[in-house]
Amino acid sequence: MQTVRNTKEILTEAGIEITPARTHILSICMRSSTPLTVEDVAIKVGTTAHLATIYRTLEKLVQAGLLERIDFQEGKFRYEYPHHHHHHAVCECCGKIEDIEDSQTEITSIENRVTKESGFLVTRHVMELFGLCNKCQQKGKQ
Amino acid sequence: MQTVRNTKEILTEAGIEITPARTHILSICMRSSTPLTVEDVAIKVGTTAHLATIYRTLEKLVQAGLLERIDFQEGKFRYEYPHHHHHHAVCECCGKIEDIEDSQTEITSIENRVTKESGFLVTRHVMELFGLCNKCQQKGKQ
DNA sequence: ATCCATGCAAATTTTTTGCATTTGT
DNA sequence: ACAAATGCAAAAAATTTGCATGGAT
Repeated sequence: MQTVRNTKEILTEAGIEITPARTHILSICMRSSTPLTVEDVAIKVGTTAHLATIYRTLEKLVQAGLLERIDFQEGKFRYEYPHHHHHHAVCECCGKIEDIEDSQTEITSIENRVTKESGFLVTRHVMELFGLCNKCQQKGKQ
Repeated sequence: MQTVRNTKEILTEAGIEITPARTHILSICMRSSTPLTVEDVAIKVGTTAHLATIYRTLEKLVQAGLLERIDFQEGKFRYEYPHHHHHHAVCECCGKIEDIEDSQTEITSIENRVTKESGFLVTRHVMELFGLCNKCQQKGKQ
């Protein structure tokens, strides 16, 4: 599949070694429509790679800027390939995760204000929305 | 001190039992200017309360709406008494945490857009900024 | 008196690390 | 060949849980 070919190019461009574990794990993350936990990845990887390797590989890919480590306040991390920068809306009822387009206008406005006020230089931000998805709101009304 | 008196009223208003551990831990969080880790709290609590009790108490206080559990991607949680809703700017160099006033305008604008587009009802949000504080930027220039 | 909170110990979950071996370039 | 990645096992760190006891209303 095309993803696999791409992963090697991507790893090369990022300047890190190409290994089966890396192409495999990167590919898994690239094809997932939701951010994955380490356990999610481990299940998809199967016996191909050891759990410790999965941790080290994910960490390496984050350092290389190929994955983002995000947190939904679950007590563990999730990893996501940033096809494009965006945010998430997490349903606190069913756990569904919806992608939210990044609000350049609003966030940039906030970042600029922070820099102006305290001199803090913002290099990245995290924004997660929590609430109820459409379906769960309907359920509640019954 | 006044905080102690207040904590009892606050616990009563929240409808949960008043206990030494709760007043103590709530008081600690109320007086801290930065969000505390469980370990931070444990150190301040000393031998007064068991570690398991601290976990249970913090969880209880969050459920009661008296504390907020926040996450700076450190692999553990921090707890904060929300004197008022605000955000944080975390320096990735020295770890300093600055408070950022909540940007009602911008965030509300984002939340409204999300609700309009996908019907997701936002009940709360998390936004953390990461980057370099003023001091660390100076260091870098040397 | 009754229900809830706490202490204690133990277990679970998540993540990290040392070291020998294998693999990529 | 040499540096870096992996497997394995073991440990560390963070959090949770069962159960008996103590405390709050």
